[in-house]
Amino acid sequence: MGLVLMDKTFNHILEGLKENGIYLTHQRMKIFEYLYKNRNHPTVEMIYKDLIKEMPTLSKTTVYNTMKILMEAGIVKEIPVNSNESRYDILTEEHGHFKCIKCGYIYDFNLNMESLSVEGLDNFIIYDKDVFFKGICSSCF
Amino acid sequence: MGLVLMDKTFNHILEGLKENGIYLTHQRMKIFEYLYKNRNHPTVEMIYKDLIKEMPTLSKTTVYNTMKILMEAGIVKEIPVNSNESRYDILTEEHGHFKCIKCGYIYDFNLNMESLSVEGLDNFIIYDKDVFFKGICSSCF
DNA sequence: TTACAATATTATAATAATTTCAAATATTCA
DNA sequence: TGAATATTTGAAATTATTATAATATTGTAA
Ligand SMILES: [Mn+2]
Ligand SMILES: [Mn+2]
Ligand SMILES: [Zn+2]
Ligand SMILES: [Zn+2]
Repeated sequence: MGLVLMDKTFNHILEGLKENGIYLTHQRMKIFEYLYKNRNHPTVEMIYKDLIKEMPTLSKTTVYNTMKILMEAGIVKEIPVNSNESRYDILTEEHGHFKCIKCGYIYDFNLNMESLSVEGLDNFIIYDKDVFFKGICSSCF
Repeated sequence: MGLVLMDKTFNHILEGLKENGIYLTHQRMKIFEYLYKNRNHPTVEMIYKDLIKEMPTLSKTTVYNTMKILMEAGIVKEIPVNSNESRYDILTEEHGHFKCIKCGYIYDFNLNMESLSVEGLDNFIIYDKDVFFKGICSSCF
């Protein structure tokens, strides 16, 4: 659990999955490849629509199952941007998300989470931190 | 007839809604009262389940519609914590949210958004900022 | 107060995302 | 290879949300 993606290559990650007892099926590798190549915070629908071109028998259920597997393996996370549709992100360095309300695109941006001063969480165990901004991107402005 | 008076702020907000051409129906006032009293980031379901006790003909659609109205009026916002169900928060001072993965409760915590150092958002217009943590709360630890 | 137009509420049906399920298929490993 | 095990698939079920149309309420002006 808890693979670190940052300094690992594509093949190293697949390797790690295998070592964690996760079968490297054709579908899973293709889905992971999609996430690895397209850093666009896709929905299940987006992944499915793209991959069905090469894998005509692909089932949406498999995409859902694989996302779950990859989240459990700690290499993908769901990002809290939509309340009506899940969006996924491959785990890399800490970063924030900005959603443009005009074009809908979800941008990554750099931040230093340590710099944020918070209070009232004494004796709370924090597993995950997310920063999410909304507004209008520079292209749409 | 009518709602029990609570305090100035509560009535001021209702007043403001009326001035903005929003009808103050019995349902809307009760739903707003629920949000005002229970700062628990409720789902539509939670609001509905609670209010149907006093208003047996209440429709879930009305709760949905009212949440939309209140968001448009800028006194309620949807908070990004769930991808499968919307949760709402009455707009107050800036604060962060912490969701306990054991009990599911969503806590408020204080933060200073200005302290967070970000980069890469030049020429982006930011309308809204959210900070969301996940982990185990002090009660569940 | 009453009348009336504007707007809201309701129940129901429709839609959309996700989950569940069981059968078919694929993979592992002896 | 073949049995055991795990995955994929498509269909059905579930859940959250939105659309529709008949009915009811609200705010206002006579
Ligand atoms: Mn990202
Ligand atoms: Mn809050
Ligand atoms: Zn944009
Ligand atoms: Zn807890």
